[in-house]
Order: sequence, then C-alpha cells, then structure tokens
Amino acid sequence: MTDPRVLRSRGALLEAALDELAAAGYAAFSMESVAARAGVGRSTLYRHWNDRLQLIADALETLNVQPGPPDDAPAQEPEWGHVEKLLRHLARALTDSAVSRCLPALVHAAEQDAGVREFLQGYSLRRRQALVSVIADGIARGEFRSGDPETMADALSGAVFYRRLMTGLPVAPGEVPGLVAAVLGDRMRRPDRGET
Amino acid sequence: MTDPRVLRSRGALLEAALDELAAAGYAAFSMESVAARAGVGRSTLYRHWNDRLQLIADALETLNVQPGPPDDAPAQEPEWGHVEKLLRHLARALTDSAVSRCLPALVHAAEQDAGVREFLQGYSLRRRQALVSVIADGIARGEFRSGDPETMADALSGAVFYRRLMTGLPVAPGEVPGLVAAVLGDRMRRPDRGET
Amino acid sequence: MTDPRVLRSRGALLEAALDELAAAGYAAFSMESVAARAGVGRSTLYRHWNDRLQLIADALETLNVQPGPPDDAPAQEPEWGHVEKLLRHLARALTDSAVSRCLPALVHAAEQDAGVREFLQGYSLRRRQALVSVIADGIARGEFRSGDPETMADALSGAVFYRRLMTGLPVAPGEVPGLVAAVLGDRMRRPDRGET
Amino acid sequence: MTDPRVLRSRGALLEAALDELAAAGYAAFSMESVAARAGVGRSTLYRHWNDRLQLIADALETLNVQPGPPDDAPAQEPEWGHVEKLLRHLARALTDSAVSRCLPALVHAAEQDAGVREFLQGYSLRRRQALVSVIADGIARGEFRSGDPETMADALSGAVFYRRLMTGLPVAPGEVPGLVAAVLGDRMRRPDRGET
DNA sequence: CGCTAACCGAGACGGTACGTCCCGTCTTTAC
DNA sequence: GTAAAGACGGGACGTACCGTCTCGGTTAGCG
Repeated sequence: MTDPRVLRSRGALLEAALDELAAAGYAAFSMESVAARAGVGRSTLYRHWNDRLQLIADALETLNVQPGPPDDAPAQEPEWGHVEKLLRHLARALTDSAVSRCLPALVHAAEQDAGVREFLQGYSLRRRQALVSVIADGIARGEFRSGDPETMADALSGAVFYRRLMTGLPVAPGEVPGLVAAVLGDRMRRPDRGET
Repeated sequence: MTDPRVLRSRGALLEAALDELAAAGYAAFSMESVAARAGVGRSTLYRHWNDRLQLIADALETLNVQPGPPDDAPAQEPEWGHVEKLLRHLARALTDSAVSRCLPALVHAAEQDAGVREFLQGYSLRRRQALVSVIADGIARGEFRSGDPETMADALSGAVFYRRLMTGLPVAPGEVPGLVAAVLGDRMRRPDRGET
Repeated sequence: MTDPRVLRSRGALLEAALDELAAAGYAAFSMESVAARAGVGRSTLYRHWNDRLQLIADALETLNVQPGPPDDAPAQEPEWGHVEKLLRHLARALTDSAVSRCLPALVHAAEQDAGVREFLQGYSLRRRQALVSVIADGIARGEFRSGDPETMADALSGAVFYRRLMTGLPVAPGEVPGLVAAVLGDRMRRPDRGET
Repeated sequence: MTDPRVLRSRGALLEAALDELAAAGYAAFSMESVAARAGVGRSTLYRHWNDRLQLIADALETLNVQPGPPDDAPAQEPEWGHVEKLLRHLARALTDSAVSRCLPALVHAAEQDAGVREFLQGYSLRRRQALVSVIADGIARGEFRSGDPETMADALSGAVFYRRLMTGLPVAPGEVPGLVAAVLGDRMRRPDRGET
C-alpha cells in the first residue's frame, strides 16, 4: 500500500472519477472513461476497485471535508454570525465545488446503493448537527426566536438544497442573511458582514 | 394515433417506464426491460420514442398532477390552513407516490438533460408559486409574520425536499404544523387538523 | 434461419474461422480476429456461437467433404488403382487444403474438446473404412497379398499422416505407388498413372 | 546457474510446465498456472524463460530419452525382433508417457513455432533413422521382404502415430507383431515374445 | 366484406462498456 | 543480491444493452 506507484494511480483515478461523475453523471459514468482521464490502464483501475460502485463510494470520501472550524468568535450575537457562516459555506459548496457537481448524481446513486446512501446521509447529518447546536445555543442566548432547533435547521438547509436541486437558481451567499432572518429572526436584525 | 393498438402500447410502455425508473433507477434504466415489463416488442418501444430520455421525459409528464383544487374555504385563518394543506400534500407526495420513487432519478437526469430539467423545474415552480401566493395573502391578512414570501416558501418546501433527499427520514404529515409554525408563525397558534 | 443477413454472416464467419485456425492455430485463435476477418461485428459472431469451441466445431463441419465417388471403374486391377486414388486424395488433402492447414490445430483441440475429437475421429474413420473395404476386395481378388486389411489401412494412412505431422516433408502424390506397393504388393507391379 | 536455488526453481518449473501442458493443453497453457504448480513466483519463471514458447521448448527437451540401448542380441532373426522392440517402445510411449500426453500440443505448437518444430522433427528423425537402419539390415539379411526401408519405416511408425492421433484407439503392444508382419513380412512368421 | 396500410413481435446488425483473466514488463520489499 | 510479491499497460474474453434495421404476420378501418 505504500508502493509509490499505487499511490500515484489511486490518486489520479479518484480525481478522475470525480471529474467523470460531474461530467457524465452517475448513469453514464464509465470506468473506461475514468481510466482514460487518469491516463491509466483499465486493468489498473479494476485492480483497485472491483466495480463502479466501489470506485464511486471511495471517490466520494474524498469530498468529505467538513465545513470548517467553529469561527474566530466575533463580537456581538456570535451565534447569528455563526449560522450565517455555516449557511454561506453550504451555499457556496452547492454552487461551485466538486460536491455540487456530483450532488445530483449522488442523490440518485444513494437511492440505489446502500454505501452511497450512507455517505450522503452521513455527510448531511454532520452538517445538520453542527447547525442544530449553534441554533440551540442562539435560542438559549435569546438571539433567535424560540422554536425547535431541528425544524429550523431543516428549513435553513432545506432552502439551500432545494434551490440547488429543484430550481435553476442556487442560493447566492448574499441571500443568506435574508434566509436566516426569515427562519430565526423576530425583531430588527443587522447581521454583520462576517467572513468572505 | 387513434389506432387502439397504438394507444394500448403507449399506455403500457409509459407505465412500465415509470415502474422501471422506480425499480432500477435512472442509471440502470433499461429499454429492454421496459419493453419486457410492458409485454411489448423492443421495436414497438423505439417506434414511439427514439431513445431513453424521450421515453423518460414523456413518462414523467404522466405524473404531472397538480396539488389539488384551492380548498373548501374553512373558517378562521384560512391561509394558514391552506399552507398546511399544500405542504401536507407535498410531504405525502414525497413519501409514497410514483413521484417520490422517481425523484432522485429525476434530479439526476435533470442535470444531464435539458428536457428533464425543464420538466422538473416547471413542476417545482408551479408548486412554489401556489405556495408563495398563499403566503403573501396570509401576510397581508396578518396571519403570518411579515417577511419575504418567496424566501419563506423556499424554507418550507426546502425542508420537505431536504428531508426526503438528504436524510433517510421524510417529513411526516404530522410534522407539517410545526414546520409551518417555525417559518410563518409568530404568536400563539392552534391549527386544527384540517383535511385527511 | 432463412434471413439472408444470417446466411451472409454465418458464411463469412465460418470461412474466416478456418482462415484464423490455419493462420493462428488453435491456441492463438481469436474471436476478435475472426470477426475482423469476416468484416462483421463482434456481437454478431457471439450471436451465432456462444464461444470459441462452438464456432470451431461448426467451422470444421465445413471441411467434411468426403474423398470422392468410387471411381470410373478402369480396366485391370481396379482395386489397386482405387487404393492409389484414395491415398493420392489424402496426400493432396494433407498438403494443400484447408484441412491440412487446420490439422495440427485440430489434433490438439481434439485432445481438449469432445466435440472436436468426435469430428476428427469421425472424419478419420470414414476415410479408413473406405480404404479398408477396398483393400479387402483387392485381397479377395488376389490383387494384394493377404493380410489384415485394417492393419494395412493403418499403415498406409498412417504413413501419410506421419509424414505431414511429424516430419517436414509430406507425402507427394508421386510417392503413393511406392507406398502402396510396400504395404500391399508382393509380386510384379506396374500401376498406370490413373487419375489426376 | 550453480546456485542451488536456481536449480531447484528450474527443476520445479520444468516439471510443472509438463504437467500443465498435459493437463491444460497448449492452447490453455498458462504461465500463471505453471508458476503456481511449481510454488514459485511468476517473476522467477520469467527470469529463466522469456515467454511461453521458450519454456515449453525447454521442458520438452526433458522428454528426450531415446528408445533404448541396442538389444541383448537374441537368437535367430535378430532384426525382426529389434524392429518389434522399437515399435513396442513407440507404442508404449504413445499410450502412457508424458510424451503421449504432450504430443497433440506439440504437433500443434510445431506448426506455429520453429523451435518446437525443430525439436519435434528431430525427435521423430532420430527414431526413424534407427528404425530405417534396422530394416535395411533385415532386408540385407533376407529377414524382411525387399523394398525401400524408408517407406517401410514410415508405414510402421505412421500406423502407430496415426492410431494415437487420429483415432481413439492407440496401438497396443500386442498388435505390434501383426503390424510388422504386414509391412515387412512375406512368408510365414512367428515372432517370439521378445521383451515385456 | 375484402384490401391495403399500419402496427406488431422477433430478432439480426454494428457498436460500446462491462468485469474477468492472463500476458510480458516493471518496480519495490523482504529475506 | 536474489527472489517473491505484485503493480503496470495491454488486449481478448463472453455478456448485456444500445439504437438501427429488416423481416413476415395480424389487425384495423376504408372503400
């Protein structure tokens, strides 16, 4: 496993697999094409993964980078800013990244394959829990109006996913404050411009 | 087109196509298998649709039944009840129906094919507009707290889609009031159990 | 089976299979290459024969042309002439024909595959029986010296096969009379140059 | 070459190669399988022989044991007995031995590869020359009827090879006297029971 | 009420990708 | 320092569908 040739091949293939997933989708995903993208023999591909699903599942682990460290704890109303940060991260992830390009393929694959499903739900769950706990904190501090933090988190995340998957118009980072205000806010709000 | 043999074939094939889509997914969707399901020759299938995408797009039109007539105009706070009704309809549609079974395949196909994309976004848009206008009415009447009706609609619909697509736990009809309250409500609520 | 496309494909493929057998041998026999020789899609090949062995077995039936009609009954010592004719036919078949080119492949394939073995032994047996009966007749008529016709037939055929398979020097038609004389003859001989 | 490990490997591999040739035939002969049979790494195999043909050719040299020493000079008609001995040896070799098991593969390989061809023809030639010279002696002594010793030798050897390769019924040692009588004999014969 | 036109199934055709196996070459590691 | 382990690119295997096509047979509905 430490053989440098293996590392080279695996890396190139995983990257190529994500490219292929983004470009061709899950249905038209072709092992042949992945190998070609990676500049690697087809047999090398099959030496490392027995079939399409194993390769895809493995490639997806690659995407598993979590939103980011808590924050640099700003001044006032820190939970509000934190929620915005998490959602902006999500909005951006669903606009530009490899995740976004692969998401529709993933959603579909999850329906067919338990491994992919596990990955997708786990991915989603981790984000959601982070969001839920920040919201709960905010409620406790009186920053947000009271309510069930889980439902609120679903509404916030849901809006972002919905716009990406079901409409042609993903949520832009600039729309995040409005969204947060709609779900969590109650009185006059003035979210700062935290972060990029 | 009025030849009864044609009608019979078309009908059986469209139905079979939806079955196949639900059972095998978009990736493993097989024309061969659709023809077999429909008890029809493969060439008959290709006589009506030139390829997989045309067939799928056509089959999906079949599902295009809109949420339902306005309502039977109940007593108090009619918009509140109407919003709940729309969301319950959506929640149920995303739990049981053919739509639900095909949705992941659709989301994926939409990414690849303009026709499917158009269908999916149109489908989504019609629902959303109905919801938006009801919300706007409710805000105007003072039933809901004030805010941007579109953002609110995204949060509500989004939560339902999100739970279906990204978690293993779709929204149950009983959860709808809590969701509506979280996004639209502000003060004391007591929505009745309107409708099934 | 009466579809002209099928006939065209089958014919071209069987011919190509024999060519391939002669050129590449049994070990290196490639379905891919047969299809290419026949100018036919690989899938068409596999539609008609499930695998290499079935194709080869079928192609060999093609070779199953028996030595020829009895003879045009010449003057004196007719059996002597007939034996020479049969052996000359064999000698020629093992020098030039498709059979000759395929024979080594066949001998080998027969060892591995029952179908091929049956074909080869049947092929051999028919020739041998014809030869045996002519020899028996000749013995009865006093044309040949007495002995066991089967042993004599083995010696005659054997010499021809042996020279083809184990030495680089097949039996030339001109050598046939000498061979026949060695095994069957006893007294003064002078067979004419009957036939080609 | 004097390294004992090398000798051990070579030996095991040559033996394994013959086993594989007998078991799988020439067509299905697999280097992978030879290495496995010998309990040796694939790369070790390729260190000693560059490819399949070199290995097979080398392995066949192993079989190159000549028929046997002249004889223990019996009483009368010594050439007759000697011919029978040579043919019995051949008959047995083509019934039981490693040679017999490999012969069809060899015949085929010889057609494809000059090295194998050389080996096979050489092998055959040495036997044949021994036989020819004994026959010539016998003719000179008046033991056999007169004729061309080479043709006679072809008929005798040929019968044995023919029965092995083209029919399912190899020549049994007991059939040898009859065969010899048919080709060489002229008058009343009574071969002794020389040798096993 | 019989004819013609369409629609039908069956399935051949050339392709492409699958996942498997083995080739002969090569690099790396461990004894 | 040699041998085992096994990665590498390549290519054929036999399978499954693809989308196109050619076939007869049947079934409609019009004349």
